[in-house]
Amino acid sequence: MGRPQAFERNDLLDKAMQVFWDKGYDAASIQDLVEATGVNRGSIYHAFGDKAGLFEAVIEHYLADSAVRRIIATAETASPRAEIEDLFRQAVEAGVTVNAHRGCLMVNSAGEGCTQKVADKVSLNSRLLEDALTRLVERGQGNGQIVRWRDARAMGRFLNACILGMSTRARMDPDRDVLQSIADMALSTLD
Amino acid sequence: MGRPQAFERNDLLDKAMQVFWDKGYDAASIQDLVEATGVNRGSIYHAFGDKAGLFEAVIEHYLADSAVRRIIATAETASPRAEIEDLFRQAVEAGVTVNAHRGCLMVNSAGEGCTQKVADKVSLNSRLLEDALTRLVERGQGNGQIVRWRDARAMGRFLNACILGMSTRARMDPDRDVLQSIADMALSTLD
DNA sequence: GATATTGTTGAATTTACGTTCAAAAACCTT
DNA sequence: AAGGTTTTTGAACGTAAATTCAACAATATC
Repeated sequence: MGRPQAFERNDLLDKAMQVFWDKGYDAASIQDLVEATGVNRGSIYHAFGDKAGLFEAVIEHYLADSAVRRIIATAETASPRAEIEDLFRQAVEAGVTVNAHRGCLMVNSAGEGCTQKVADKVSLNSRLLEDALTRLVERGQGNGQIVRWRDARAMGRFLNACILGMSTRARMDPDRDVLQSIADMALSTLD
Repeated sequence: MGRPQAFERNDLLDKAMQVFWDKGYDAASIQDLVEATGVNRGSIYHAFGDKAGLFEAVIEHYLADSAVRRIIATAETASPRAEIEDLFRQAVEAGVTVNAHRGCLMVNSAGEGCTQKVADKVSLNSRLLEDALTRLVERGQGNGQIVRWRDARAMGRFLNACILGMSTRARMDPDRDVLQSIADMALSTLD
């Protein structure tokens, strides 16, 4: 019972995400968020507590259907080589979409002046991605899709670092060919 | 003529750099900078115009004696393989120094809410590093230190991206072994 | 030593930000 | 329709931030 929410939570999170993504956590003001979402300040505070709470919800919303989450979820079942290659394809794609020059929200938030809770969440996710990549490499080595002589854990760390590097590089200069050649190079270590 | 400056410019920039590095541009307040440098607010404004001006000076100061600058300067003369390996050694070291969890000031500043002028400077430097790495690879391919079948430009881009990735990774979790294994992996593409 | 010039000082100004609040509104239950 | 509950609204609050300023101080020139 009680008065129903006038806004759709996912809509609000989508729009807030754009703001945080464009400006970063600190530089994004409540006023920016109010204008972008069309939701009253008070309502935002009522729903999310404070700015940090909203940001945490945004991060969660972002992760929910991210490529990273899919990788983590399917590490045991997907075709290893194809899955890794697809992740890099998506990293290239993410770098050159219309809203470029923004990198990956996760990577951007990794060290910025945001909540410890967010930093932990980002760290955790990065570790999970690394684990998933490691597992995929192991499985790929098992079925012959990936060269056997390299250490799987080292490969997982390396591939993760490449994704991070591509994201940062894309943020400075979102050029498809550049990102593609970096991805190809990283993937060539699988052979 | 006129009254001489009571502070040493380089001292101020060193101390201000620590603040920006720790907190990021937005979160670093003038008060923080005043306390860290011991220089009066008015004097700072007199010398640097505003916060953005100070930050630009800090970035310039940081770049002046950075490993990146050395690479750029010596790309034509240094031993290619050794120089590249040294850069990665330094990237590992930078990631795990006592003041860890801070990444690279350049990389951190790449997309944060700072001046366009700073963003451009960072972009330019990244491109110069990429060019220098590319040139080193070319020279290394020439003298047999680096495998010939890979494209030098692609290698330059790739190595640059690896450095960026290592910096970001170090910011989340400054672990020497992890960084070292990433560096080894990246360097193994030279063989 | 007077004057011009530049640097310093610490308080004052102004602006913008995150957050709160009391009143009103919309829904549910009985 | 009355009471209870949750959300909305728009203004207001308090604070912290960046920046400015007028008076004062230290040097160089003549």
